[in-house]
Amino acid sequence: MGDHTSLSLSDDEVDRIFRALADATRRDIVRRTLTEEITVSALAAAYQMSFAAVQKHVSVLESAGLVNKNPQGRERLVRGNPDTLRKAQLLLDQYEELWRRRIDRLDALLAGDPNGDPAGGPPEDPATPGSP
Amino acid sequence: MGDHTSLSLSDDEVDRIFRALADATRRDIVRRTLTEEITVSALAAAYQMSFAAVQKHVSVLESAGLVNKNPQGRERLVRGNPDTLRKAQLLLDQYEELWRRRIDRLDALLAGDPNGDPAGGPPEDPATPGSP
DNA sequence: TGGATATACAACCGTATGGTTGTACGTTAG
DNA sequence: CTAACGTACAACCATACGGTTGTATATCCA
Repeated sequence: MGDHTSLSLSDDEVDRIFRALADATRRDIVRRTLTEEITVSALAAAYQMSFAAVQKHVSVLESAGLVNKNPQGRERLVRGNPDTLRKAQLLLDQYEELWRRRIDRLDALLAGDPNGDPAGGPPEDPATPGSP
Repeated sequence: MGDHTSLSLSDDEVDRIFRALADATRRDIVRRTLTEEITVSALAAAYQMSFAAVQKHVSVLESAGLVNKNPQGRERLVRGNPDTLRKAQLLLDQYEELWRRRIDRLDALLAGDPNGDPAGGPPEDPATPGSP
C-alpha cells in the first residue's frame, strides 16, 4: 500500500499506526522484530494461533509501516521500523505540548497576568494540577 | 468500567488506549479537550455527525481513560487526561529503547567486542542507521 | 525430479465498530 | 408548570476485524 516515507502524517496513516498498535499480539511482534530480524514462521511458532493469522497481523503492521518484510529466499525476514514508532511518539508529544500550553495559560491567569485568556471568561476552577 | 489508576498497564488497557487513538475524530476530541473543557453538545456541533455518534466517541475515549466527563448541571464537561497520554508515550519509549539496545549490540559486534551476540550468528547487514 | 518448507491469498464466520434514528429522563429557562 | 435543552441509551445496519481452513506458488534439500 502506501510508502510511509512522508514527513507529514495523514489522518489515514495515523489511524493505521495506532490501530496496528491496538492489539497485544501485534505489539509483541513489534517488540520482537525491533530486537531481532525473524521470519514469519518463526514468529507464528510463538503464538497460539494459525500461521495465517500471524501473517495477517504482520500484514497489518506492514501496512502501518511499523515493520518491513525483507525477502530472503523463500523466507520473509520481518524487521521492526523505529521510524514509524517515532512518528507516533511525535504525535503524542504534540498532545502533551497542547496540554502544557493550557496549564501555562492557567498559571498566567492565576499570576494576575491579564493576557492569559483573551476570551475574558471568569477565572476557572483554580484546582491547578501542578505536578500530578 | 476500569478506573485507569494503575501504574502497570494491562494489555487490555493498552488496547483501549491505542484503539481510541486510532480514529481522527477521537484524536481531535482529545486535542480540543486537552486545551479547553467543553460540553458534549459543543463538541458534537464541531463534527458532521449525529450527537449520539460523538457521544459514543467520547465514551470510547473515557473507557480508555483519555478523557474525563465532569457533570455540571445537565451538562457534561469533557476534559482530556494527559496522564493516560503519558502512559502511551512511555510504551512507545520502551519500544524505542528496545531498538536502541539492538543497535548498541550491533555496534559492539562491529567494534570487535565478542560479547554482543551470544547466539553467534554471522554479522548482519552493517547498514547501521546511526542517527536517521 | 520430488517432497518438504515458507509464504501468499481467498473464502468464510462470529463479533466488534462506527454510524444512524428514536425514546426517555434530568435540568434549566420563561 | 411547561417547553426547550443536554444527555443517556437502546435498537438497528453496514462494514471492518480477528480468527479459521483450504488451496496455490515459490524455494530449498535430498
